[in-house]
Amino acid sequence: MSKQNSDKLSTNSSSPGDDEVYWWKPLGDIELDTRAKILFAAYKEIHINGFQAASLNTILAHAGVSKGALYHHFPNKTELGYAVIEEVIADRIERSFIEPLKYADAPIQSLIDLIQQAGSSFTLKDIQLGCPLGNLAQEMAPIDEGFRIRLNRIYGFWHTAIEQAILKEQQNGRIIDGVRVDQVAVMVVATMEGCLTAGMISQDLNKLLFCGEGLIQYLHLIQKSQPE
Amino acid sequence: MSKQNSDKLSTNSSSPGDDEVYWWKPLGDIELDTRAKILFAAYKEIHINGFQAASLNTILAHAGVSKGALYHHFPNKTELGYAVIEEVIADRIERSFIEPLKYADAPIQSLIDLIQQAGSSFTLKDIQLGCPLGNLAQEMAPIDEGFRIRLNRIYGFWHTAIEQAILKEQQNGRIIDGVRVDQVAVMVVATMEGCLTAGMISQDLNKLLFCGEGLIQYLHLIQKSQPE
DNA sequence: ATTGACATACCAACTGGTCGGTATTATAAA
DNA sequence: TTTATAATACCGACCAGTTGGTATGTCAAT
Repeated sequence: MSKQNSDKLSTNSSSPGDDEVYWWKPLGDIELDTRAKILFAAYKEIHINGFQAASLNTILAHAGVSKGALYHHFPNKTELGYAVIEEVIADRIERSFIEPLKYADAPIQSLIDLIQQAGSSFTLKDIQLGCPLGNLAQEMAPIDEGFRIRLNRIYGFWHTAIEQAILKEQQNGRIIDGVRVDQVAVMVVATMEGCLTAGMISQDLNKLLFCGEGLIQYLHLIQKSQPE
Repeated sequence: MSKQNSDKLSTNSSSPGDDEVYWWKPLGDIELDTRAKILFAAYKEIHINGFQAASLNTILAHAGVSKGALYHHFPNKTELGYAVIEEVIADRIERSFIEPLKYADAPIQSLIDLIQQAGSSFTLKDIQLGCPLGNLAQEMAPIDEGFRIRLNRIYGFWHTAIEQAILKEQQNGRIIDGVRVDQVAVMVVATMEGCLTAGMISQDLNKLLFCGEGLIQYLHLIQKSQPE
């Protein structure tokens, strides 16, 4: 199976925009510098194979740079992994799930929109690899404290963003009694990632949508007298 | 870090009941046969390091058998992984989360008990490794169809078990309108696993408990006129 | 002349997997 | 009951390939 994978990856790296459409592309046509190329290729490899199974040679081949370049910019594989978390993954979570919530007038509705939009815009290929954050967390948190801390930091940002959103609604008296905002925040993130896993494992977008609707229903239920 | 790990594992395998208390032990003092020894050691290694990073040599050393024994019982590493799913993981999920729900009179309350009990009985060490099912799903579903199918089958059983539980309550008129039982089932499983991840990544049992309480609250909310 | 930014060749360690051989057990003929 | 045969269970040295990592060299810019 690793052969299968390497086949998929090692298509001549000189043809940049071929059929690998499901991969996140750097915005615009900016020519990335060497460091960014490595970082991005590493992000992809790690997202597909996980950190431990990610091959430096594959990353290098895909980035189109040499091993010397890698070890010029990063002291070792682990630090490369850390950099991917801090510079690539954190940025993506921030942009996709935190920023949109920050200055919303109707935070919960924004959150629901976010979930709905994410759910409906996903294609099968999108969900096949799962969440980069969640995957890495599962794999690396138990065996490397450096990974755990960095990943936990991102979760922290995500939690507080949602917590603030719910809190704002609560302060406006739109939340039923007996609801702890921090509790809701943790659960919402947990459920979102769980939904992705459900979609991924079943390769069924409906499962993902189901799950998302369940979460949205919950968000409706904790609001006062909201019509379905 | 792989050294760190191998250190943890390669304590002389001749001392069976030492400080590795957080590992699931075979029931009673039954002497396992070779195949079972391998299967169990593989389960542990995979749970800690994931499948791809799991070393056969480590598994063998820990099981106290030779490589010949392994390849006598299993054709290759992949098939060993399949066997771990079908014979170890499936069994554990079945026993822990499906069986207790099957003939309950008050299914939702049983479900809530299950969640509460799981949440409160866990120690930090328990959650450090995350869910064996979820971890494997994240890692292997995208890159090996055999894994995906087998893992998805287990999720299927889990989902229907919960679905049946909610359905029974619905038929007794105890569920509010606008609730789809299949939807709830998928979401509950997703959230449970997400909660575990939240606890694992933060190494904070409170996060796990928070998350669980959120889920329980949801289960209360979809029931008719339930206090709290 | 020195430094930064790479490239190339190479290394020991480890990977999953194979293979010839052996001890143990089951079967069955004498 | 003893003995011959065959199958199973298991061992451990060995293999080719890959891993992360390093040492040395090149070359343009300062």
